[in-house]
Amino acid sequence: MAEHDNPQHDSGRAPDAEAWDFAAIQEKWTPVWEELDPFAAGRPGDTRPRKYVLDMFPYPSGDLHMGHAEAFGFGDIVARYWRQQGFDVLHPIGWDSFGLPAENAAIKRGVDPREWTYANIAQQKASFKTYAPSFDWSRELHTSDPEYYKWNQWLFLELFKRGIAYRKEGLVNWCPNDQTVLANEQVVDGHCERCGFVVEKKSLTQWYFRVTDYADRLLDDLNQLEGNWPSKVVAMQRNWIGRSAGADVEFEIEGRDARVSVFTTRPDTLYGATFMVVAPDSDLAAELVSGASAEVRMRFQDYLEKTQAETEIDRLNSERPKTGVFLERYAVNPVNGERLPIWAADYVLADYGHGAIMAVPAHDQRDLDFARAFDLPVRVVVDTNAPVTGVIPVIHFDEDGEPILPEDAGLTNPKETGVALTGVGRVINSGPLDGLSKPNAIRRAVEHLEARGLGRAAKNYRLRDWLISRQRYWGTPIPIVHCPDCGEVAVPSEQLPVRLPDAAGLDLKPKGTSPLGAAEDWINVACPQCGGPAKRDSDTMDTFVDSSWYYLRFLNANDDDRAFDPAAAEKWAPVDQYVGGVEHAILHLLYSRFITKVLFDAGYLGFTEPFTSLLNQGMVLMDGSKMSKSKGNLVEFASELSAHGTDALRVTLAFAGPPEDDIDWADVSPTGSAKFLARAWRISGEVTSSPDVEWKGGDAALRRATHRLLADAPGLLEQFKFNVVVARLMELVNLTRKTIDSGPGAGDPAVREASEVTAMILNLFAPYTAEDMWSRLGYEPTVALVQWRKADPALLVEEQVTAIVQVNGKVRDRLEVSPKVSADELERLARGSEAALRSVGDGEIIKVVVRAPKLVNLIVR
RNA sequence: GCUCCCGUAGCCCAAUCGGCAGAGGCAGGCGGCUUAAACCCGCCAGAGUCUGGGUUCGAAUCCCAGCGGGAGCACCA
Repeated sequence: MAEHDNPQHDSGRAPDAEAWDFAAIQEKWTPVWEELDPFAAGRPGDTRPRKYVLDMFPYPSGDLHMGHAEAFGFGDIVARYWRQQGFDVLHPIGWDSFGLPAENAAIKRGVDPREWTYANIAQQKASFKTYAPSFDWSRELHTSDPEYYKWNQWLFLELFKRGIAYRKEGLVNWCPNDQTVLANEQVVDGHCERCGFVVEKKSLTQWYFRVTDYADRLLDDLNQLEGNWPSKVVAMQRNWIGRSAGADVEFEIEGRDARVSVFTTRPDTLYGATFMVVAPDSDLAAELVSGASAEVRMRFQDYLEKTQAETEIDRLNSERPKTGVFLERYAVNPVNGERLPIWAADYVLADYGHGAIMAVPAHDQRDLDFARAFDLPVRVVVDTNAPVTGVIPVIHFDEDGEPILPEDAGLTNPKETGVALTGVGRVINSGPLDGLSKPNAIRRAVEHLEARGLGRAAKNYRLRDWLISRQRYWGTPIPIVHCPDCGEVAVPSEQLPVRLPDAAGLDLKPKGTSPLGAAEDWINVACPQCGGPAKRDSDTMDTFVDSSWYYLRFLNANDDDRAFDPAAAEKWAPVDQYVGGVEHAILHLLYSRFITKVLFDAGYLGFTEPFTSLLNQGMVLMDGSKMSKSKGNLVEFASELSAHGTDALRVTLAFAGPPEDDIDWADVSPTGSAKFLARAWRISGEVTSSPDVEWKGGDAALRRATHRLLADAPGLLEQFKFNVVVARLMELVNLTRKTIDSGPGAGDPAVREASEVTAMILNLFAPYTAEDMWSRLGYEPTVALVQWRKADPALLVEEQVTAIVQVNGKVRDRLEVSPKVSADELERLARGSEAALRSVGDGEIIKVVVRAPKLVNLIVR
């Protein structure tokens, strides 16, 4: 009997010699893998097909935390999987090592930001290595190395050459704490994304990338990504770009030669315009008010100052009452010649559209709120009660422009109710547009305007150009020299990189201008064009520039001659699988997509989207909320690692649920994972058959289970259902245990086969345990390079399947049938089922639904 | 306010095409092992799928409405 062959299990307990000791196993295999170096990609002569699996590279904060463990765990599962599927997998790692935290730490503790950063990297790298990610370390890069940022500067100059990088003065987001500007994308609810301070507005001359030129492509190419990116991220990007279609309409201004354009999405309501609003901080407002009375000019000046003092927060509060100043000027409605008073109000933004709008208070809530606040006329021009087809009611107006509503129309008067009529309906009281539906009226209105040269169809975007200047030290210097005679001059490529001056002797404390400006030796330079005295640009680049193209640098991370090799890009890029947090859904991903399109246009790349497929991992929570020191619910990765080991943590994170879901650490059980790994591992030591055993005679049920898993796992893994694969592995291990204890025993070939397959698949989740199992089963390392076993189709077919017999949709009987049973035969069997017939009773079978070999449904009346 | 996602056992989660609601784990109960406990081994129990309609021979799955939770956007004309 099996128990007697293996006296260790007589008592049902594992003796100490057979204990799964994760620490010993980790120690044993780490140096072996180091020696074997199995994860280097792109070896010369390798003809395997390629995959590029990339994790978003980390900012080197010093230590790994649970979020890293999760994200890099998922990326590693994918990388290891494709390797076992026969691909040459590129899975690199690097460091997003420029940025504010280094500088702030440096200020606080007086250490050099460079030293601080590189010490962190060394520490974090060591943590990484114990986590057994299958990285190709030979391609490791640091964005703060001159060898990297040289090419960041090259990229900047490529954009500069093409007019995509440009300098302009404008109102920018200013963080008073970090003392630097922020991109729109870095302002969250009016607060600095990084430090949480309330963001202010400031007028500065800054460098921008013309991402708005790419708005249409960034939007339209999202269609390519649909299905392979989380729909949430695609939606967020669409939202952020915020394209809206409408028309530009030109209004004459009394006492002014040039007309004023406004953008509207509702040209169908042009006849309902009763006033015009301009942004107080626009040039237009300043010009228009200059012709007004002294009193109005003063009130305007007052209002303008208040507007500019407002923080983004105040402005975001849509609840607050509408304010504004009448400018004593009038516009002329191009469709009916009516005089429209012009107001300045802060609910109109200077940098969207033309900074001016036509107000249609009856059909726009904001305009209505304003009209009610200042008692301006409201004119209904869309009957939102009218059916899309049918009779068209005509509404008449009294001498004040108030609608005289027919009693039975049921239309409410927006001026009274305060509710704008924004629904669809029929255009009324609009001359030639009367009776048209919204889309037809829009089309007709645009045609009329175009015919008379007073307007045209137009699009607008929420997206703004990307502000990339930062007034801080620890970043890539902008490779531009400002010459009093030649203006902005690009640093010649042979002078790149423009190296950061030493931090020693520089005051890094934020003071609103870049610390680099104080580096006298560095800032003063001869103009590359005329040789005269000139100054370097003292700002550094937003670190999102660094990360916008780093995926290309990995292809030839050590190449001194170019940023990246187009031939290598042809071979490896775009990235097949990108893995990272949803916090980058807009920022990094949008910028990276943008830069990729620029490089495509410049002829360097043959593709326009950098990341073919995207997986966002969820967050790791504790007791339902984000972990943080202040909440006292921090789960330290390092202590979990020493308590449970790498493998148990990796399994726990993979098994917790779908990868994109948040994981609450209170709901999961690393001890449970460890127990499972120990079970799997023990079995590998109990196997008594030798590696060359014939599988054929093995236990049929266990073999079928093994091969079903081999057949199902690839599909599950490719859908990122890691949790299901782990569950299926647990199932297989349980069945193997049962086969050993109460079946044919540990010597059965099926037990060896199951254990080998367990080790092979476990390589994805628990590389140390898998390697040790592989060794115990009599093989050489490394299991990481073992190719995926093909499921034997003969073992997948069942001899008998269970067909269910339903009566009116309710299960009444089960039949054991051949999987190849014909529909007729199955129906005959079902009609003979006693249980079914009992349920049919006196009823008449009026219909039979047969889905061989799974079910028969008898419909009885 | 607008848009999107999600509601399955005490808890975390499964369930190819619409076809027997349960794969797995945690917690729980019982038994074995143990002087005892932990570990380990075995067994057991537990929901009719948020609510209400609809489509269908048949709905956790599709459609509509509501409730609950989460996320994103938000004075963008």
